Amino acid sequence: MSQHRHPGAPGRAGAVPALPDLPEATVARLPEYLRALHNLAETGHETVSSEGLSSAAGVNSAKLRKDLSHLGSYGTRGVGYDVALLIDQIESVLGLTQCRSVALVGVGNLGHALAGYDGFASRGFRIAALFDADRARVGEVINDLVVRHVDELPRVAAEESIAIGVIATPAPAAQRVADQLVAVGVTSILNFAPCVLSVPEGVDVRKVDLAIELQILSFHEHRKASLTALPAAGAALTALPGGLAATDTQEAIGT
Amino acid sequence: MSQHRHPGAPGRAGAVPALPDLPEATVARLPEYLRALHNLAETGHETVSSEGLSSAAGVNSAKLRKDLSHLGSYGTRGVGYDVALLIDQIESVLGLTQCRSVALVGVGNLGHALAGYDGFASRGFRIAALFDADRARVGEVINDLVVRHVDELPRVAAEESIAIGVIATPAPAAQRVADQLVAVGVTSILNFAPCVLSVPEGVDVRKVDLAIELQILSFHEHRKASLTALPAAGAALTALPGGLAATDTQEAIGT
DNA sequence: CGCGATTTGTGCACGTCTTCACAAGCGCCT
DNA sequence: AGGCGCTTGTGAAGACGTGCACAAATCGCG
Repeated sequence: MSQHRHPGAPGRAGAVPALPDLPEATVARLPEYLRALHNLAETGHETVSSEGLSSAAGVNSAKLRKDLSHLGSYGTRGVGYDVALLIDQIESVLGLTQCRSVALVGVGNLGHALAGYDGFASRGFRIAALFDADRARVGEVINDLVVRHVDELPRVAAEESIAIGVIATPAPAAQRVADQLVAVGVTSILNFAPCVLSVPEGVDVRKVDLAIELQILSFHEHRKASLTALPAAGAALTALPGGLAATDTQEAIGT
Repeated sequence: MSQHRHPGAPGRAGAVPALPDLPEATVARLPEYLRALHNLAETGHETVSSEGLSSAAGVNSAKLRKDLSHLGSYGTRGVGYDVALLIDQIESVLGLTQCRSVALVGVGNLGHALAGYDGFASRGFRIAALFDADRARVGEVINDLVVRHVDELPRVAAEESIAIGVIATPAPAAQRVADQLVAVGVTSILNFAPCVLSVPEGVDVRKVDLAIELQILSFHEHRKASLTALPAAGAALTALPGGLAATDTQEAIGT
């Protein structure tokens, strides 16, 4: 939504890593491909076809090929993609070649879990600092990291060169924390608090709301229940009395 | 993706609650509207304009109006929407009028946090049971709920009428758990494990991968860095030397 | 050396989502 | 009662994403 692009700089990047200006939908799928590729690499596969990789990532094979073609990918026709090469390509595009430092603010229930989540480290992210506004929590050690007061953010950010801020505070505190993060130069924020953040232009915010996901599931559940409950729908089609009820949506994924 | 609709039953639902067959994108936003509406209700607002609600939910006002119009909403021109009425409408559409029971499988780091997350209960979800495959964890009490072994799932599901399953296990165990959930009749699954699940038709799966969100942010961070690093871009535009560097994407939200 | 099997990369058509812009409707004030 | 300002609801256009289907390319084998 609202992608302001520099109108004056069309594609001419010269010898630089080449930023192909990927579609947002493609970017959102690349990490999934990457995960599937790592799995394949661990199981000893040297190459993989678009069919194989797409099914491992849970997408259409044509979509996968188009996604990879956007980053000028190196597949060989008749063979497939070189797994190791593709991993490098995608990691390079996603900027995962350098380890990025993450600051986590809010070590409540969720923050605790995030601080201990090993999925971050394995993808090249390093949780560099933990913060909380509650003095009672300051000093606590989680996963070898000591929780500091959020007022220390400027000082610590200067030392650690924080790239990404994660907000896991209650909703009322989130905007204030976001402002503080922006103030110390953070331009990417992952927000777990159930509220919208207003940030200046140039700052990216992604929101994850666990309750929202459940509510979306609830809707589909509700719809499925109503459909199976209605006995008379398309009278012309109802020939078989048996398993017809469940013939419906196969909704999947969606990040 | 892949929405198979009943071709023979077009909209004629008669006097039933009326399932308007909402666009998926709209469904994904309704919970956000709902949250904003609850905020407004608590601060004493009786009515709200599309402009007010849309900014509180972080979306375009036209988009909001179209979303609400899809569910045949009752706004009054010149005035706005009745907050209480709209809350009822949306909750009804999302199927939140009945409290849905959730089974949570995997009480590791993340599962612990989810079990204690109060955002679920406040949105009408009840965590009805906790499961884990690790015998060492069985018996532990979290938030007044005792952790049971995953083999007990069939028996407990029969008692509690589970509507939604949440998978918070390591990736290798996720598919097995999904199969077990499906076997006991669960048709909606929220998957936190970093892997794709294969489920039979009629079962909805939504995936949340925290690491993926970070990688998407990493991409944008990477792109911003490359842009600002390039000194010569749109030469015509570079008049002010000051804060121009960050003039760029305002990417937001996206669930 | 050529041929066929296989797989990538992509043009094209289609569906979905977004956004603008404006007519229709409602309440309030005079 | 009438007019005026405000807000909703929606038609239409455009952007975006998806998936089919096929040509181009590559490898292996006879």
